[in-house]
Amino acid sequence: MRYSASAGLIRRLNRSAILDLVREQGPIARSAIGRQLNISLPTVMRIIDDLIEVELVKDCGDTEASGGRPRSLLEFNASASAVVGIDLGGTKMFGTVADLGGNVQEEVYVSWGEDGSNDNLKQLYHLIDRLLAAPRPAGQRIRGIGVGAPGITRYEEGIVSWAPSLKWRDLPLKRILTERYGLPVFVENDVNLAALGEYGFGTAKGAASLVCLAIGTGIGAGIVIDRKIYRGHKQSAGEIGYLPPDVSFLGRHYAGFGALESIASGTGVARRARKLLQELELPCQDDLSSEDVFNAARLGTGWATQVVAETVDYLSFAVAAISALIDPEVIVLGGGVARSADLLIPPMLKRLEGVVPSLPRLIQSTLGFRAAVMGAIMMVLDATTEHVSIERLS
Amino acid sequence: MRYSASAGLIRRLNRSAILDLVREQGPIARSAIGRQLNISLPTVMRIIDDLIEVELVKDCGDTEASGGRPRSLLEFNASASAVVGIDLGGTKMFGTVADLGGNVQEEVYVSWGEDGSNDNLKQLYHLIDRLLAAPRPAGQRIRGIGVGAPGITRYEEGIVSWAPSLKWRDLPLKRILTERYGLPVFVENDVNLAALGEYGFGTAKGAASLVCLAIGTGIGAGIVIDRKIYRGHKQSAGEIGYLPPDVSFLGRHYAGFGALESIASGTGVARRARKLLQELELPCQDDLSSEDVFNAARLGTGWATQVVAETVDYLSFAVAAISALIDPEVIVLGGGVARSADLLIPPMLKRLEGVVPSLPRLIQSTLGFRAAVMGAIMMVLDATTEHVSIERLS
DNA sequence: GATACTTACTTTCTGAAAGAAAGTAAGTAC
DNA sequence: GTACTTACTTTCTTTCAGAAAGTAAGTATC
Repeated sequence: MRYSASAGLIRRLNRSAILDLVREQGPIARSAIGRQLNISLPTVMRIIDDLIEVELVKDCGDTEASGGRPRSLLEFNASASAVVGIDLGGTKMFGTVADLGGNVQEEVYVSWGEDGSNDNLKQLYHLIDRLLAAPRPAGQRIRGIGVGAPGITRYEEGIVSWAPSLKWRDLPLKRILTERYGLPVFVENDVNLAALGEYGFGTAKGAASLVCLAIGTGIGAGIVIDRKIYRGHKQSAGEIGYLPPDVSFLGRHYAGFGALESIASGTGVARRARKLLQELELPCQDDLSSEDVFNAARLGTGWATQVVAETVDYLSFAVAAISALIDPEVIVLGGGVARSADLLIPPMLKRLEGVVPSLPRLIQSTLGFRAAVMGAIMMVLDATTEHVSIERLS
Repeated sequence: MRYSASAGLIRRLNRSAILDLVREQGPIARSAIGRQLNISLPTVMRIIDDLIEVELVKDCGDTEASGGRPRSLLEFNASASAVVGIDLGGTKMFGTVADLGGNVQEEVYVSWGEDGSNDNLKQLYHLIDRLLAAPRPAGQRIRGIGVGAPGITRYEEGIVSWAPSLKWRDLPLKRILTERYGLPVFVENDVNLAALGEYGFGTAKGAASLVCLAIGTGIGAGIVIDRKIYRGHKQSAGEIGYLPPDVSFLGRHYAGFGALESIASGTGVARRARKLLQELELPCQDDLSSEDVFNAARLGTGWATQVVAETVDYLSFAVAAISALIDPEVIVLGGGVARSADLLIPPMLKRLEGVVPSLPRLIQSTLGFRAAVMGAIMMVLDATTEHVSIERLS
């Protein structure tokens, strides 16, 4: 898209840059902001006044001696407003109310159908109602609702195009929730949202580029480049679950579930384990989970070790593909399976050494199942502050 | 990187947008520019005056009746300046002088060592000298030199970090050539440059996102997103030659030549063909090339058909990886092997159907071996006009 | 062929923002 | 207590974009 610009843009540009700086490096003095961003002090002043007015920044009272007049320090006013973050999963819904600093104030976890209903939307209303009913610090307002949905979403329009597990197709979720709650609503793919959460609040906070490899029921990757979610031309960038693990997987149709994820996701790990147990004629529970497999491997159980070794191979393969094609600064392992990252990352690094020209930092998510709701905070913050940045000065 | 902005930026932003529009859609009237870009007419006027002054745009004299005062039409002044484009390959050097519209005025093709020298830099000087000595239309000036190098480059610094085939390591090519020729010089990876060429002058001109899969001596992918080369964190995005074709390729070291490219590049195709011929105990020339293999396959020769079918598999695999991870609008097949795209694309599409959630348009390069020098034009144009765009209005 | 209408520029003036420069505040060093 | 240093503040200028009104140069209609 080609955009033109007029005076207002430049203000938004500087406002965005200053807000980011205060958020990431605060407490910080006006003079330091000007120096770091190369913005004149009068401009910093005007923008800070504005940001204080809208309660995004506050004077934290402290000062810092510097041989002259002490600097008065400013910090991000995280607690002045909150975001409702919703992570819709295949089997459950998870929602939080958290302030802009990522401090969770209320947290609700519900399995689909727990209330006996099978109307997904109604259950979602109920979840949001509960979250909004929770007590909040005096004067704190809700900035908006951010929803992560498992499937293909269109951010601009706020539509869930296709979410098989919820049986939603072309659902205008943004419009529906905005009408019901009178709050700004933003809808994004769950894995993209998790990646944004990792960018904003995870160990890889502020990475120039980051891929969040989420391994749970399926496998997906969320891509954040230059602080922005990269969605691809048809909203399907990062659909690494569909990567064929080798050429023999070509020439077939994968509907709803991709080639790689049928093997290396949590579901895939469990399935492979059950199959191996049968082959070995060992007893096997019907509801054996990937977690069980990793636990067994931790105890050194032979069959489990073998399944984990294969999983390491397939995940290494995924990481190699991400590195070779996207070359991000960091790859974060998230999703349920990442809880066993201690069993995965060291052998993966070994398998990957020398395979790709540059291997990114590979780390385990510290946000865990909260990654997406943390991403919701970033999303709502950026959208409601009209975050802008410049693309290039080549 | 975080940039701040002041008044001048806004002018550059609008100037870039207007120049792009005139270049892509010209001849076009001032009023139409204003309408399309949402810029007021006075501003369009001022910027157009400026662009005419620096000879980037010209009044093409024509007018168009519209029921009122006829519009006077403007077009990109392609012939007013030229770019020296250099494509350094593993076995040869290719250079052109072309105007900003991509019209080639002089073209030189040299194999390394043709002059008996083995000083690569000296041979490059010689090539550029020859290009600069070629006659040019009166009044046409050279805007700059754009060089594509086979290896890892750092655009900002203009350094070739590592180009094994040229034995260059950390060569400050930009500085060297600027000093020698007194012209602006820009250095980029050859495949990235080819992708930019496809973006600017190929069939996929102006695509929102484009990956150029170059299959020659090796395999590499150049990525252009929103008109900009995507380089990755360590300049190794698109190094798809290192993608392991399956998990059995993990755990080994690939120095200088990746796993996939050892099989599916031009070199790889020839090697596989020779091996198969030996196995079949058929006669085999030592210098059998991939081109020979494709020609044999065209005649229906059994062994060649088999080698091509395998190649289709591996390239489909590469395309699947690109689609699943990057989801570009278009994938362009380039490099020497793409001359045989007619044998490759239809079966690849068949192999890929249903494998990835969204398959991009897959086309053959029409620029062929000129893609990189065309990219040099775009690179020099963008750099010397200080092209800027806005990243996001989320 | 004169009048009305339409569209495309042009000119003039206003307003938004950033920045330079000079002024003021509030400390430390001696 | 004086000099110096650093951090804001105020005032004024410059750079741009855009609104509005004016002019140019056609077509449509009678």
